[in-house]
Amino acid sequence: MRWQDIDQQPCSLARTLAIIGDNWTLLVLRDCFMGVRRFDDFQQRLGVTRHVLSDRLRKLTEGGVLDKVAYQERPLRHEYRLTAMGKELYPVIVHLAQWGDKHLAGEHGAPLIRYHRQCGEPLEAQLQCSHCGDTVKPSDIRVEENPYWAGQILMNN
Amino acid sequence: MRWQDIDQQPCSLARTLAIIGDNWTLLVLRDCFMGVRRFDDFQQRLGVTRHVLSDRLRKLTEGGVLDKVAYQERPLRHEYRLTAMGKELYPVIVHLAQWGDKHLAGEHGAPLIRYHRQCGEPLEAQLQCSHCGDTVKPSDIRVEENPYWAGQILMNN
DNA sequence: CATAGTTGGTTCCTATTTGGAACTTATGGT
DNA sequence: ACCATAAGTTCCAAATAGGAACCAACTATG
Repeated sequence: MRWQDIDQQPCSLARTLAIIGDNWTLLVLRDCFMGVRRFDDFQQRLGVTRHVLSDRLRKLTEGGVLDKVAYQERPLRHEYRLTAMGKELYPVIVHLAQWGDKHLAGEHGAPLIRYHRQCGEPLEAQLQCSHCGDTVKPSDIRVEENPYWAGQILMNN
Repeated sequence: MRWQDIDQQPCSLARTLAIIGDNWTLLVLRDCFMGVRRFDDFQQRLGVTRHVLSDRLRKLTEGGVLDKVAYQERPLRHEYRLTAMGKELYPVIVHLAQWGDKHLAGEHGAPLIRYHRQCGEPLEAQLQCSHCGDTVKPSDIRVEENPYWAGQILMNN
């Protein structure tokens, strides 16, 4: 199977990765959440080549994660902004960064510290069930298969 | 900059992606969380070519996410298991899958449904501050720079 | 007016990585 | 002897990435 056909899978994670799972894409999103909007700013901050950046921004735009909007005419110039759908990826970014902070930081510590405004403490994010409000551990999650794909997704140990 | 040098960045997210940000790696992790442990099972479920899988499993093992353990001798056979560090990536997987469920599911709905055992409802995960227990919205997070890298990470609008 | 700068790309070429299939190694089963 | 299993490795063609230069449509400066 080719990576470019991965969006044909029923798996939601595979479909998500078809949009944001390419090598530089999550770093592009990191910068989006830091307020970067323009092509040259992305390029300088990431150090990625211009045609790869161009391709990733196009895929993110086609995937509905970014919106390409003109910020001036004459000459026509565009910038890239997170859509509402794109902003919903923030928890992914937070957990990835937090994992790196915890396990991969060097001697000088993490480069960015995120604080929870309400309580003022450095944020340690965890999963919460929006329905009952309880904290969710991995073992608290039970996975069931949609009958339509019965036997195709889960392991049959 | 080459992708293989991305682990030299101070950014925790970049360092995390150096380990798990490659094209097939997050799908390998998905399967790890579904209980897959053996090379041929990964290969058949993912459809990835064998040498790419071999490379990704090696990187995950070197990165401390997976542990390669012998499950039999004569002939010597190994399997790959999530380390404690690897299991901490579960929130990332949950949020990615949830985003796909919400935005990318086809007419038959999401292939897997995750339930919160405690309340029995389909899980809608959100961020929670482990310190105060409150739900965290993106706008509740304030980012500060580690003085050591002052001016190098954040945008100076 | 000529020249340089800005922004958001595209084009070119080479080097690396991927996809697909076959092959290997060590062993057990019939 | 022959086939099967598990976990890879090797080979080659095709696709993708890295690096640098180039381009288009303006604006600013001298």
